[in-house]
Amino acid sequence: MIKVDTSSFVPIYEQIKKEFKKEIFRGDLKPNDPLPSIRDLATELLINPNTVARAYRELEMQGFIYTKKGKGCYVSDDSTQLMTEERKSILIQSFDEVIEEAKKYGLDREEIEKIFEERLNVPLKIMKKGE
Amino acid sequence: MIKVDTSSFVPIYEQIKKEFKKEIFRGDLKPNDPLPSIRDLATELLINPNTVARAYRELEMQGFIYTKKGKGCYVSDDSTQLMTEERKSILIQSFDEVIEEAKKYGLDREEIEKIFEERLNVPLKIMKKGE
DNA sequence: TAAACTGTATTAATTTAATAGTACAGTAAG
DNA sequence: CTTACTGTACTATTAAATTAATACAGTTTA
Repeated sequence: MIKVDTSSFVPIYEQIKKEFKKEIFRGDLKPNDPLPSIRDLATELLINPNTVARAYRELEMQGFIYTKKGKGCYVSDDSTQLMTEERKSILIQSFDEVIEEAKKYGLDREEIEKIFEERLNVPLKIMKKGE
Repeated sequence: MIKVDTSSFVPIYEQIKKEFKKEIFRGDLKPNDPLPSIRDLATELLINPNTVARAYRELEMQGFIYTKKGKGCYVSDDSTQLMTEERKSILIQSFDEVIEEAKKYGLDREEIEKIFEERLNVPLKIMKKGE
């Protein structure tokens, strides 16, 4: 289930794009699976349909989904391949950012490893299917 | 040297605040050290003085710096203590976010460790429970 | 005192994300 | 055909970050 954080600096449409890319990569969304309708998702997230429409429009421009006018939006056939290429760069960038941040705070490699292992061993929020 | 990313979704004044907090924690800025003048920093970063002024204003409200009108802004005496309290929560949050993101992409614990080591560019011996 | 710095304050304009409302066109089922 | 869905398009508006241009007050130095 898609979630957005309205208090984040990251625009909602960007959060929606990212959430669907994750679902596609995980396989929760497979090629030709339908996405929730723009109006349904907007209602569910308590946001404006225009915001969802923008996310879908940009996902289509990037090739992850395709649209059947009057029917809905669907995961494209080559979405998985696109994700394989994109995932690594996304994750690498995220990891690099946090490592860079830790270094800027004056931590050395060992301290960074220590805090990372510490956080990795903390059970995060358990996400169940369909949540 | 302070850097900002104008293409980031994070507001510039927030980036400036974070950069100075890092410098304070690292010790590059010590209590009673002067910060660059609002106009100087704005010129250097090619941004508006108002944006720098907002960052300084909020840093002062948080107690990290103090202001001498007509003279400049300076690192406060208890800034280091404030940072010690704040640093850990900031870093923990960053690490938790990237770990959660990786999990959402379907990576398990070992895969996350692998990519983290790779980015940290340091061989890391993985100790498993009971080993 | 005058000049050149400091931070502060204020008002206006711009940009972008997001909301709100409406209308239009394609699809499917009654 | 009618109804109820789909996505699309467009205009207007709000909110927030940012820019821009002043003006004011305190400090320092020549």
